[in-house]
Amino acid sequence: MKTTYHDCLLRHRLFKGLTEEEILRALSLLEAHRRTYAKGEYLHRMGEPLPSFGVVLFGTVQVYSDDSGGHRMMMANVEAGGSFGESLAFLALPAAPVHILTATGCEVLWLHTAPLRAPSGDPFVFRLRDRFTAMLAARTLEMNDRIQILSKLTLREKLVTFFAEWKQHTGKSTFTVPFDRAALADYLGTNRAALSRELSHMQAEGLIEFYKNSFKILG
Amino acid sequence: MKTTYHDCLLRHRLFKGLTEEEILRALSLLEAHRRTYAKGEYLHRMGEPLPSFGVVLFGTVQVYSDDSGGHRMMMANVEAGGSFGESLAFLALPAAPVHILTATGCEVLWLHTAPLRAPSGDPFVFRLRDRFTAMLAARTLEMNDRIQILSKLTLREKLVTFFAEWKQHTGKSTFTVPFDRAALADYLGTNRAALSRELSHMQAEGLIEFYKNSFKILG
DNA sequence: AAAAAACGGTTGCATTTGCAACGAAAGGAG
DNA sequence: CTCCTTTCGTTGCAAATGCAACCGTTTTTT
Repeated sequence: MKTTYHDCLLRHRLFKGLTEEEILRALSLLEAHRRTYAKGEYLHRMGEPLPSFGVVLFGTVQVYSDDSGGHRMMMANVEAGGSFGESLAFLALPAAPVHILTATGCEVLWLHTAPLRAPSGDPFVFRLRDRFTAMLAARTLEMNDRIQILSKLTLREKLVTFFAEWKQHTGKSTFTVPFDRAALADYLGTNRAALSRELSHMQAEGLIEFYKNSFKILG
Repeated sequence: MKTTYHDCLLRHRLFKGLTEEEILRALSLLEAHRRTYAKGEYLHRMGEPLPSFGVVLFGTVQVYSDDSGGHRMMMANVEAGGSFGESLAFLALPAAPVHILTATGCEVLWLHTAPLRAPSGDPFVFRLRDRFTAMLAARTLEMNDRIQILSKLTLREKLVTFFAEWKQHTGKSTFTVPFDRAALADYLGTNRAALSRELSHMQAEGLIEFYKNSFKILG
């Protein structure tokens, strides 16, 4: 359990490459506190302020938004090693526009951003703040990738773009995505049945092979 | 001209509320330099590093991305008072994944991010850095809004969501959007003709009224 | 081990919408 | 003023796809 804890933090952009002492110092500085949640439990409800952001140490957390029509939509699927709510916490919005809840049993490390905003001459604070900013910058680039996919007019184009990005990102032609079919359909902004249909077509055309959530890009 | 210059900066999130002296100090700190561009001129080419980000003082700048199929897509439309390339500049990527070029004659203020990353005890640097980070955080929330729109399965839902966001954002039922029809279709991830068709239907149903780029939400 | 739930592929059908083409209206340039 | 370009609405048609329903398989629960 202690191991999992460290692995996840070491993987996270905010802490990667820091020494053990530095990580402990960062956790203290950001007033870290851990908490365990059951499956389906709410971490946060829409309309309330989000005082800190979370790093998922174990399990899967999902961020949902309710639109004007009352329809619920998944905005993010956060697995162990990922984080959520950084922007909302940093901006200290009085009413966050999302629900956050667990998809499985989870362990979450909550971190405060206020210590990063308070003026300080401490170079370590400066460094952490630099990492935090870089994390937000990287996030906007990821979101750009998704926008690029969602902007495609046909499902085939969306899939081709999605696979091209994964191929480029991992450097391999074979990879396993962290989505089941329904989640992948959500991510691509389409319908699950239509997605299955198109994947089958692409396999029949010899463009890809897949088994469950593992895909192989051919040619 | 001097006036335009100041208005744009005062409107921008990075400088809003600063005194004149503070703004001048910020510009000096970020090694600001202005440049004028003709219509259609490239500010930056894909594959090259982007050493600084830009604030548009006059005109319109557009950010494009070429996908794997060589198809060009607009990622952002930046009017006077807006900015672009913050994330790319801050991360100092060796190869930016976008083209940046002017849609009209433009004046752009280029700002460096390196001074924000260098450790410093200067509280003003800290403050500017705070504003920069807040800007990125706000940007991710804006992008979330767009993702929410693009994820809708039908054009009608996209438009309803789009209008709801504008209504909420401006607090009014009548507003003028900074898109012509083609750009709006791009933004919504649909086809221009289909967009015109759906807008006409919504007007016929008494849901909206519109004239050019001005829309009135009814009921 | 049995029962229940979740997941994924398939298919028929109705709707949506991308596409291409056309024409009218508006705006700019000479 | 006239010509040229841009913008926008309209429409017919074909293609894409959302949707619902069904069933076999896998996974989880009891």
